Amino acid sequence: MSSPHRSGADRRRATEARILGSARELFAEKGFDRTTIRAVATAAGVDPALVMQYFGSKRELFTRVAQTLPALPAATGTDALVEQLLASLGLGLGGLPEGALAVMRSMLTDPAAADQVRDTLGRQIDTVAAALPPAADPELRAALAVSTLLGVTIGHQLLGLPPLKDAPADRTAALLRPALRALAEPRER
Amino acid sequence: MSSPHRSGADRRRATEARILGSARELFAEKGFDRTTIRAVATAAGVDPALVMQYFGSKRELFTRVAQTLPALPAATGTDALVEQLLASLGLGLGGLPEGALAVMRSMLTDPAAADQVRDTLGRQIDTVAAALPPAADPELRAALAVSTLLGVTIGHQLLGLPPLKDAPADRTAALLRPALRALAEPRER
DNA sequence: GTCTATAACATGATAGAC
DNA sequence: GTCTATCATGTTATAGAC
Repeated sequence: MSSPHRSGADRRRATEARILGSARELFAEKGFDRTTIRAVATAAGVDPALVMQYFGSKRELFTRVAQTLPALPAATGTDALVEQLLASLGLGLGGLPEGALAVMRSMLTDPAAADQVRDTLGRQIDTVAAALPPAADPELRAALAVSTLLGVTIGHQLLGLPPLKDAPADRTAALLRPALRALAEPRER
Repeated sequence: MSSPHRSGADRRRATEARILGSARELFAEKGFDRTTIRAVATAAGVDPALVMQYFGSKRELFTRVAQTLPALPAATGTDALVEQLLASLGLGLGGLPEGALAVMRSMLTDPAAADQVRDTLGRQIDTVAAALPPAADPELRAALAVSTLLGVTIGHQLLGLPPLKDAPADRTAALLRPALRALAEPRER
């Protein structure tokens, strides 16, 4: 813009973005512990010290990369709610941002990531519970619905379970729909 | 028994068992990477070198601790199958052996643990798919059922999601039953 | 047989030359 | 501003004293 020599700040922002990209990829693939500053730097084609210079610490770099899982907007009515849940699963089946994958990958071994996931899923559960038709134990129902989607997302994206990995997303959604409806509806059998 | 001096071999087996116990606990709580031989030794009240002497390497110690998740026996008929699945979840809600928790805790960041889980869940999926009433995509249905239980187990045991953590196991099972039936039955809605 | 001492290595972080 | 060199630490694993 008005800067006398544009290459300075522009270059900085460009390499910073390149570092963030490599970090996203590695954190998502290997988790927090097994991702090293050195590996990030090599992947980005820069010096390890530069990564520290830019982001201060490995933890801060992870924080910059970590994105909260997309929150579901409130929906009213069982049908709309179930479709909302399935849509959010659609994200979990390929469209999930890499930053969210990084947090999920690390959530079982890194307490900070676990806190973030607990927080995000807790919010989702509250949202779903509030949108559920009146019945016993709405929070527990909501928690089970969210946990179901969590399990499917893990099986698909993080573990690569054979039958899930290759199934088309709309087929998965179609099979899951009645199960989510059963969780949402009061009837028990 | 017929050993001339019993304190030798007996003591060895006793401390070996104590080390295995501490290792189980720590691996289950912190995962493979964050569990150190030193911490295991301290918890067991022995010298770190002794742990190496007995088990050879950290990986071998983990292998000794790691137990495959309990496999479900084959069941025929939707009802029996669903009850079987719920029973295996009952395990996932408190009765899971610590060795299985250790593998699950590490499965997202340690490739060896991931392989073991993929293998075990793959077998479970095949078993369930074979027991399912004839319908389209039995493997995918089975994979979704198993992933659901996986998600609930993770939410309960590994993440400690507030509403799941405190819910009584039979209540959880009752709410989950219709959802699993919906996955098992051919009808889509 | 058990443990002290240490080797051999990788990591996150820092200081200072260019 | 960028990178070379290094520090301090923590890890698994080993060798040798007691």
